[in-house]
Amino acid sequence: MFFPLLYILYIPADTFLGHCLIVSISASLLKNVTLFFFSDSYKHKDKYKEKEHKHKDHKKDKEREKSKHGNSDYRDSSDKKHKEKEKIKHKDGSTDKYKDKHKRKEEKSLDGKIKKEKENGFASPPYDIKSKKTKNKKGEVTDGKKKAKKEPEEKWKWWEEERYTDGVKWKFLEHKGPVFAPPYDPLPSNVKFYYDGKPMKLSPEAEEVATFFAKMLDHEYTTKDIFRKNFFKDWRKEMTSEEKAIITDLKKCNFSDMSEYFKAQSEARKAMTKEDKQVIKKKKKLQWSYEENERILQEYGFCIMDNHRERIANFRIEPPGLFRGRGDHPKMGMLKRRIRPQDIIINCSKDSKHPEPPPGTKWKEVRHDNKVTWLVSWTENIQGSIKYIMLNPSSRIKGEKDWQKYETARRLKKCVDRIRNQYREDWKSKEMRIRQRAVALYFIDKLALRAGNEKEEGETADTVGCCSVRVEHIKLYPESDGQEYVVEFDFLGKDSIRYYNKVPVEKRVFKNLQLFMENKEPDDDLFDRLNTSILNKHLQELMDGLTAKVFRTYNASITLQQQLKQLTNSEDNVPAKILSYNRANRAVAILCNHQRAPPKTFEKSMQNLQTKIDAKRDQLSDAKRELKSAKADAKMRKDEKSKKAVESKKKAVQRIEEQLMKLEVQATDREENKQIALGTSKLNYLDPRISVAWCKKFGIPIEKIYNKTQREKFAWAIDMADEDFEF
DNA sequence: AGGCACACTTAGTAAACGAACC
DNA sequence: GGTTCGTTTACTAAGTGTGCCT
Repeated sequence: MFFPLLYILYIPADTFLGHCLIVSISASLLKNVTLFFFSDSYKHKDKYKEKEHKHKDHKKDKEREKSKHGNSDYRDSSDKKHKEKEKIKHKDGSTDKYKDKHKRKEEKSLDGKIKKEKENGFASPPYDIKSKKTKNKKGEVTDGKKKAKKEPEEKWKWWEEERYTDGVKWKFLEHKGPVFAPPYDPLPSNVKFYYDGKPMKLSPEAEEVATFFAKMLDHEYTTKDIFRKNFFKDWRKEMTSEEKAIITDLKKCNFSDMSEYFKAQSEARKAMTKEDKQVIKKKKKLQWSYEENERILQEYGFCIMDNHRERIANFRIEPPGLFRGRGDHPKMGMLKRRIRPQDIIINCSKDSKHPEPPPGTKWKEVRHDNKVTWLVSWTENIQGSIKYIMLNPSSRIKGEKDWQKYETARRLKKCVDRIRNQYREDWKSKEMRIRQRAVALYFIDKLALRAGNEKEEGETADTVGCCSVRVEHIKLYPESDGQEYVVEFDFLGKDSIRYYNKVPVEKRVFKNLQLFMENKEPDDDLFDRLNTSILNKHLQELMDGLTAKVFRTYNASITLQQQLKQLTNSEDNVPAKILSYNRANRAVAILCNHQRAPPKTFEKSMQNLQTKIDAKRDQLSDAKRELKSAKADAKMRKDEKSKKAVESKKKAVQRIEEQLMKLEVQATDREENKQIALGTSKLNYLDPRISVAWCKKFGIPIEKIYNKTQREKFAWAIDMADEDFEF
């Protein structure tokens, strides 16, 4: 019911994930066999074969069991690689020899124990401060396409260098500060606001806030009571006393004139950019918005961190507007105020050129804290939380952390059996708190639930995770659909995405749950003796660096690896293999409950595709007929020419068959993906080295799996993983 | 233990882009 | 050349988890 689906099925990821995920791939991948997702009740009885995954200890892994960073995996090979390169070219004048020596040392070192002296600044390819250019500036940023070939050799391989320890994140940091939202541009006088049917000129402050509402008029947000109430309250704060006296009822406000104006404006802008594009093509001269945008990007979109020019993720300050919370958010509609220079804290190194605040203004503070990664921060007024400007995922600082995350998950792989045995023992504990902890951990492991921190009531939407699940969120069925001990989950998780699952559990778990629910009200916590901090403290004792979220990473990645192993058929052609990949990815997305709203044009686009398929079918039968007659013809005439004709017709048939299959695969893939989002798991949960290894093993170009941005983010993995990589 | 501040990762959606198509 | 449609990128909300203080 959650996912109406086609095809596919499910296999056990492992004994634990078994019920959740399973794909049984029919050999007849393309035969329109319709299978189903039972996402709401992963109930295909355990008809899957119990496959346990072998935890073969990899030689490679062994060595670093202890290393917290554990990132020396590929150290050997990359070292070798690196050395070779050194011989060939050493254009960047970096401290490679130095590096190599130290690297070896690091291999044995425990993270954080040995202070390494990375002389930042000597890494390859360094940023030339004087000329303000990086070698690859153009290639990276402006027109990547044409110079794509040049790029690779220019890219900085931070993963071949030392890491900082002791919490130091950088030694040198210089940037230009944030880009502020453009100032409010008042409406032309012909665009009117009406109150109670009468035109009314608003003060600029009140008018600006009114435009925020007008711009959202088409959105259903503006029909919601809470949204309207919050908006109106905050709007009135911006009004002059005269305005306040007049405007007392939101219902009497008419924003439609304003709304129309903005619609027209955005239309005009669209048309405009198109024209611009043409102009650009013709004159080879960039214009206005493009050029301006590019200029701002070049100036503000990068920083220099330790002698490398790195891309910033979000260098524009969030513009003012109305807060759009997700789900049933008590604060939706509140005014998100404009951020000014005096709200901004700048973080950079002492010896850098500090960013200048706009003329006539001052920063709130300039600090030099190299134990954090952010460049700019401010406090937002809705929740009072801090917002940051940080680096792009392709940056060294983000990449290292990402890599480290997967290494932690791989360490969990080595001790997950022990931990599972442990929590199963704990189900029997005399102590309630321990049993609760053990059951919660079981859910986190088996169902990939999030930890579930407590939230302040009334401040945010009512959503829960594992530790904060309430009695009302689960139902117990001693028997259901022929299975014993079934638990039904139904709650709103992160982003108010519904989690619905009906799953059989072990008897002990079931009995414990019954006990936990005894004498409780629906809105009581299921695990009243547990919270995330207790749980994480316990996990920390089980394994260094272990927290609840590591289980999600681990289970996601191990599932991908297993699914790929099972689904990939080396005989398949490239599109079919990619379908297999997407299915493996999909299994993970379902496990992690990554959903999306079905695209608005979904039905139509499916239809279009079907039309194409039909057309292709017709084309195929035509081609076959032609082939037949050509054959007959050749049989009669027996001359060279007619033989050739047969050959070419044969080829045509083949080609069309291939095209048809490709289309069918596409259709299947799309249908299965209707409301499942693959991106989140791909970007955040799946060790990219698994995908890279798979691509290498089956000769799939990496571009088919990762787009440009993703390749940038995962450059480290693409560079270091070979086809034998094992998670 | 509990509360809070802070830093950083993970998340879905909307806007922008660009390739395929007419 | 203009339009359509799928993909990519931008945006920013909503989580997790740590460390400090009481």
